[in-house]
Amino acid sequence: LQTHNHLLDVLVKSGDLSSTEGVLQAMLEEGCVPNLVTFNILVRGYTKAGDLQQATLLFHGLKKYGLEPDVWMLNFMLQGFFKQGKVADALKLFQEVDENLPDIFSFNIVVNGLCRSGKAGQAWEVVETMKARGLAPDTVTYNTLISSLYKANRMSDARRIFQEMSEAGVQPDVLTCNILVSGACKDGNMDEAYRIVDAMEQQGLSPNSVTYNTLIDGLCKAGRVVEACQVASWLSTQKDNAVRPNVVTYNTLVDGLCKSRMLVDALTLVADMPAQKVLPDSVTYTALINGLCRGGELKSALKLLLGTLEKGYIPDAVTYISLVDGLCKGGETEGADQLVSEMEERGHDTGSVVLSCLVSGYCRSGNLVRAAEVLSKSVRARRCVPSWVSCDLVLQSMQKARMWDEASELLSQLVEVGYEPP
RNA sequence: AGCUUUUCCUGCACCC
Repeated sequence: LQTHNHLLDVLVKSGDLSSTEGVLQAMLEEGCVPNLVTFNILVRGYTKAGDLQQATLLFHGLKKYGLEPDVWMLNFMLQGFFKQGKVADALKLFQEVDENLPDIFSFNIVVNGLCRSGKAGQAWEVVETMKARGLAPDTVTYNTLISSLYKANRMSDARRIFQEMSEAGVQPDVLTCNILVSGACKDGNMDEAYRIVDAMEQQGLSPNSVTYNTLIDGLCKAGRVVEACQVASWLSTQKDNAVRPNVVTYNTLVDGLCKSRMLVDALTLVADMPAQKVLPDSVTYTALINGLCRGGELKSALKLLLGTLEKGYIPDAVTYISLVDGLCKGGETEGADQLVSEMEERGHDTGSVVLSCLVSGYCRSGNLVRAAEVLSKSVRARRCVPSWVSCDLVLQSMQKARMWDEASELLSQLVEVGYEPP
């Protein structure tokens, strides 16, 4: 049984759900009765793949095997719902189950899910519930809450909760400190960020690469790119692999250099990556492509993408979008159109982001007919719901150009998909 | 009993 469970876990972790059915069959044929762990592994697999229907079926189908869902399965389901943005489903399940079932993990998942979907108020209610049930918020709970407050720019609230955490005797860990560092950076307080890193070292909470990457990103965003590079080169003198520069470190610097218009340095840095045994990934390429486009080097950006394709690299949607946007902004709307077709051929979703790039590109170049065409084509194909902002843009541009008939025709199409004119 | 679950860092349009 353990062997089979382990096998299933490996399959699920490698994303190979289709093979799990065979393993399950084999188990049954061998007279090996699946237990809760078996089903938990499967449910986790389905939730990770976004197939919540299948997961729900398993969840409710357990009774056939004389089993009841346990906390583990509840937690997988909750996490799955939240990851898919199905907050209501998650909450429904959470309220349905026996009051004694949820554990600290369940609560932390719910708190995190609510925070991430912008429902901070409800998250706090859940924290109160957990306290009422005798479960004290732990380090993970506080890390979640503090991080979400910082992300919402609620700096003083974040500091207050950190204070509360200390008063409650809950020990901060490295993650807590990393969150505090990123908060200080976001607040523009780099001195404080440095102080926290120093304090970590003194308290035996060794900063890791996330800590330093956060600091480096903060420096870049504060316009202190040179200093950021200095921190990174100091890191590369370290023996400890836990702090040596990794791909995120490089990506952070590449983006920082690009945004500070230090394109040559960015390109040099990327060229040096393989020698440092760190390989560029799609984030690296996207940052560079954006930098090149903003610097008016459309040709080089396009070349870069083609070069990665030749190396067998498969660009992700964000990389494509960046180039599409760059081409649009540079007036190369035909090239952008072509690239979008290529994205489609490669099976990428060309969603509302691509659409708004194209639409604003065409509006900018005065080709309103084409802008409306692209917009209505994708609405009719129900490919995606366009962002209302780009709808406003086209309609307003059309009105300015006195294209009343075209505007009203487009408007009626957009209204059907839920658009409300301003 | 054991095996499976939660929180931290980097890239994209429009809006701000």
